[in-house]
Amino acid sequence: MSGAQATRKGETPTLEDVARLSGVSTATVSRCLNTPNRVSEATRNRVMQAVVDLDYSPNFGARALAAKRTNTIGAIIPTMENAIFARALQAFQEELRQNGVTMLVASSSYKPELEDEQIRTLIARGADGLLLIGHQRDPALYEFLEKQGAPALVAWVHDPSMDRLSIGFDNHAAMAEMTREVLANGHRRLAMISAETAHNERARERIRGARDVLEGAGLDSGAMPVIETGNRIEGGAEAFAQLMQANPAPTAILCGNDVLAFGALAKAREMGLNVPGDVSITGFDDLEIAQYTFPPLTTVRAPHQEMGRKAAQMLVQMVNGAAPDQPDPLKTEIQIRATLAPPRG
Amino acid sequence: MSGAQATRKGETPTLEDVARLSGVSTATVSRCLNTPNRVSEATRNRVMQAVVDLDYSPNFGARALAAKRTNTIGAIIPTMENAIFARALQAFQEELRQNGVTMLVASSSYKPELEDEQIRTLIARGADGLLLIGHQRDPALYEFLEKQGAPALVAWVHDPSMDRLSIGFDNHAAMAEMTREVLANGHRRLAMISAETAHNERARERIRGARDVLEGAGLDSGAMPVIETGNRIEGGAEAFAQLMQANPAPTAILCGNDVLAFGALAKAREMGLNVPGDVSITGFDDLEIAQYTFPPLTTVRAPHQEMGRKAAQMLVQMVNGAAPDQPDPLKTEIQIRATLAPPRG
DNA sequence: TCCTGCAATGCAAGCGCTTACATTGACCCT
DNA sequence: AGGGTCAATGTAAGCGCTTGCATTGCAGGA
Repeated sequence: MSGAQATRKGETPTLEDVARLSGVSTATVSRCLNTPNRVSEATRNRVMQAVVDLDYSPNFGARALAAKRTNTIGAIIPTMENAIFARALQAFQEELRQNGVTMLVASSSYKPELEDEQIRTLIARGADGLLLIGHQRDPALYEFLEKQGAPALVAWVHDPSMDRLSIGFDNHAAMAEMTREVLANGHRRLAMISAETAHNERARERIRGARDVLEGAGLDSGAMPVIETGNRIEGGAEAFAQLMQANPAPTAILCGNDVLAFGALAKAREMGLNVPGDVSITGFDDLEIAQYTFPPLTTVRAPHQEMGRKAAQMLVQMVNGAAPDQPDPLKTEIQIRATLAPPRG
Repeated sequence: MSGAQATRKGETPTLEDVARLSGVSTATVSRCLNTPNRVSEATRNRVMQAVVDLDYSPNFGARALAAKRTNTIGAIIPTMENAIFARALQAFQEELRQNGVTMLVASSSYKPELEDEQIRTLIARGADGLLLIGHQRDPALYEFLEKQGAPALVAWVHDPSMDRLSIGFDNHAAMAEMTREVLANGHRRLAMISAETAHNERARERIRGARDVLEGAGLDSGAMPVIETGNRIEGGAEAFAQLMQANPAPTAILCGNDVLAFGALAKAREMGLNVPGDVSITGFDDLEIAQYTFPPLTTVRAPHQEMGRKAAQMLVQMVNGAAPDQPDPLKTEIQIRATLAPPRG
């Protein structure tokens, strides 16, 4: 407080330096930065010039401490490694950015304990709110978030029976629709490759969607084998090989997502099986790649980007104290391409 | 400061609450949390119990303000949408986490202005250090970072001629090696599909690597057509179609990355061209998918995960004031699979 | 016994910002 | 001219934590 010089050399400038250089109080500088319209234009210009001259950038910690918010929102996704979440995350990030908020990301590798830790870490790091995938987690976590006053939004699901806010689509209905399509093609021996269901309600819902349709059609849903595997191409490939060993082999394989379907497709080719001639394969997600496989993949289009964008908008409202309405479920749509056709004979 | 109660209801507990409950000063509580071995065991236990009882979690802003560091590191990547960066990012995040630091992510969509903004934003958000992709950017940004005292590490490149610290591989050498391999197969009419080079030295280096080898072999490198396109499967597909219109058509297409190669492969099939019979195709990156294309893609394996992990380690050292040595370039390795074979005839 | 050294702890000064409240003064009415 | 209004600005009190320095008390040495 002693020096009269504009800026102490070698240290990053503070609000006070800007104030001194532009001849106003720190309060005015702060207002220029946060509520510019509460400052006269002349003053504002002078201050902004000083900001530029000093290359001033506000201290985050001080700001967070004083304002009690960080303009930061966290997202915890199962993995960054495949495009399933990446696409939504990218949209989420872009939308947040437009609203002046920064994204903190962590991935849980589908492990609940890790997710637990990540949630606490992100909150401790000052996230104003959190984006989570799926409802299912220890209730203590929700209590923790509530206690911290950090709003959380759940994505990737739409389940009207939960009262927690969520943005997503109806996994059950989407897979049911695809299953109906498969049955309409005349298939009766189905099998399914699913992501691991242990902590993953989306995967479970998709399986349930398929089963419900089979039963509705008078088929024995218990007769549909389901193999669970990690969300990797290789997992899909191995599961496919295993499923096709059955005798009689299934004529159609429903995959819980495109990554798995891609593996199945590759394996079919390797096994010399023609798709869809010998066996039909369907996916879920409609990643960019789905149109470029051979043959192009029949799949369910999931509105990832819309979901990411909408999630950002809702979360921004939520951290601002608003309570958005529970949105309508996002629409999924079957993309008919070439891996689904009536069974031979 | 007036209340004598242990905690004011409904508000998140502070260090002071913990201190009061455990009968010590705030300084001691702080030490328990940050330098536990400077506190006697009895005291520490008592304090820790209070922390648990109150479910205390330190205020991030206050901590950052007082300690002048956030234990947060930012990463700015061109895009999250494809697996190229996702894989490295995932490894980066995991390694950071092990070191108790959190990751802030932003993506620039390959746009320098956006990247500029993101860099400033992340720094303003308190990132202690930054991971950047490639050296090329406005020098003013480097000055800015220096002034802010925020170390930056550049990844995805290894260029001994730059003195800035970087962790990566030699893009030029890697593509040169692949090109040699292609020539060794007997190809003489090559073409290339590249990512956009405007702000992307990696892409330029890869092109240069190919050209240098052609010239070294006495071929006219100017005769190798190069099409630049966005990093999307579709871009690769379109570029391929265009390249194959030449007469005579190239017998081998080098792709700047696997995403592009995947598009080329799909297009070849669509055009009824046999790979590698009619035309050879090579990729770069060795994404998981490369082994599952048909035929499996011959590509350059880039050590993404190792790079991400190493980057995290170096950056942690850097924000701790250490100056790690410029590491050796990471090794790339050609993965010979099935899309490269001698040309017909 | 007195002194020294050291481990354990407390005291209190910030860290850089936001914001409630106070102050100033220009402008417009009556 | 006096008074009221309101926009613009200043004053200063924190926000919750870390940390340099001061204090305390006990063990061990002379």
